[in-house]
Amino acid sequence: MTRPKSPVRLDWVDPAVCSLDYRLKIVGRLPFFKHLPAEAISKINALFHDRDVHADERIYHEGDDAERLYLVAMGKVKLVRAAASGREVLLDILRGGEYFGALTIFGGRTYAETAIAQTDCCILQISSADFETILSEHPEVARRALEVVSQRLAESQEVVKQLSAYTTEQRIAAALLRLAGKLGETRGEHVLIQLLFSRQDLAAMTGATTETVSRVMSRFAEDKLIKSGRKRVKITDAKRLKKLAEKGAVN
Amino acid sequence: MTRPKSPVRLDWVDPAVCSLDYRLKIVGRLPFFKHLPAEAISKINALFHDRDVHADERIYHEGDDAERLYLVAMGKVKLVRAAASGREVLLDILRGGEYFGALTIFGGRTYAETAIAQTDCCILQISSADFETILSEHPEVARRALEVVSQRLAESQEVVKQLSAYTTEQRIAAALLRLAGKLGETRGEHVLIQLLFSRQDLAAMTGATTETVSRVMSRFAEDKLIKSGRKRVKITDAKRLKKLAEKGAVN
DNA sequence: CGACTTTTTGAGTCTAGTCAAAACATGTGG
DNA sequence: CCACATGTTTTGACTAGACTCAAAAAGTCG
Repeated sequence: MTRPKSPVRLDWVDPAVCSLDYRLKIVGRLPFFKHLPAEAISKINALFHDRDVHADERIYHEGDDAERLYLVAMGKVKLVRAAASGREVLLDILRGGEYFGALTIFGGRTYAETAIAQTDCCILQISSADFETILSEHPEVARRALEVVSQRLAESQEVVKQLSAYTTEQRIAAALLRLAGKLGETRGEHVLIQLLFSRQDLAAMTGATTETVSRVMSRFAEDKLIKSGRKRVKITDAKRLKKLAEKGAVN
Repeated sequence: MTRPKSPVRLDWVDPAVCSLDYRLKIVGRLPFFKHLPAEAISKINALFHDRDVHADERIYHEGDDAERLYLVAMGKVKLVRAAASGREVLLDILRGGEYFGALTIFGGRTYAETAIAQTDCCILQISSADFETILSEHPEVARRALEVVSQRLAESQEVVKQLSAYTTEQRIAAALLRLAGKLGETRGEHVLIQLLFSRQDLAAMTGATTETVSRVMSRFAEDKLIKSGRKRVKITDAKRLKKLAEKGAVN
């Protein structure tokens, strides 16, 4: 079994520090707001409250009244839905700058998913009412939000396609590539995924079991597509992995 | 085998007629615009072009340049994505009043899915540029759109959950209930789904094969949950079907 | 070093897929 | 109105991929 002797250093995990100055900077860089003048941003900034959450802490639970919109300032947040069977489905992993929570305010009145901190993180929260005020004062924000949500919808539909039409092996390969695209850090030829995530998490992303994920990943490692250890993965041959994800075979 | 002798009359299928007056009425009732004053609506109406499409005609193809936004005026439109394997995944079936096409303009520059007329229909189309004009002049429209897209995202995520965590039987039951909710017509105790759709379509919605769908539906019919014939389905016991969809068993 | 969690491996089972063919429905033109 | 051509649905036999349960192995941390 190919296993790296020296685990990749993981001290790059974002510290959950969120000073006031820093916050202003972060809000100003958010996709929703970055086009706005500095003055507007500082006014908007005042409407947000920051909050540190520890890894594994639950931010809100599906079914709770959807009263706030959240933005990830630092760290990673995962969105999950629980199935009746007890199985947990991992819908998305968000990094700094992404929103979650009550954009559904308008439509649904409760959260449709559960948000959990995947790492220690700092999040910004705002009441639905205050966010509506921002939308009224800065109509462009709604348009940016529209882009972001549309994008996310397209991604979700891609996952639907994957789950409907591809083998577990392909889905796992695709999930690794997706994570690498979003959270990957290039290291020479390789791409290290900057996130601590277990076989369990990957199983919840791909609709498979931990055992199957483990078996498939061992196979990937044998084929020199990835190197992996406890809670971390490095992609060593993205090209062939991609081919496998799409065509179902390495050749 | 329980099979209805007299197939349900299907002459209720919308005629693809779309007069000018009628169009104004339709545009004014669309979720995007219905809150606007009559004057604004008539101006907006002028920016749309109507187009009749026949059943099975392709409106646009995934990968084409995303240059237009569409609204369904009459009839039903289905959105599909093709997998590399040749398998086709049915993402959604849209009815009158729903949008499709380039809300993704901003993000992606090509359509992520293929749109096909499921029945004869009349659709309204507008260029991205013109729609942007509307957004600028009527900022509320962006907010309505935000609701609509968020809602659709939540639904897509629900499908992801289904595909990840439920059996084919449960997914088929859920798909039938979803269709009934959206396109169903109550007939006494029963709900008739007002749409011609094959086992094939249902398979493409649930990530199953036509054969499996057929077997499962035969079982449903035996258990007196549904009655079905060629391209049509009537739900005769929604309550038990729902229980089955959620818990995996009728009891 | 233990205690704990995560990952791996193994053996047996079952769900849903594949391939092939029959049954059925629907519409057409003779 | 019947016989045929076409598309849809059903059924059957077989297979394989992924799940389950159980237990061992490997990391991690105090």
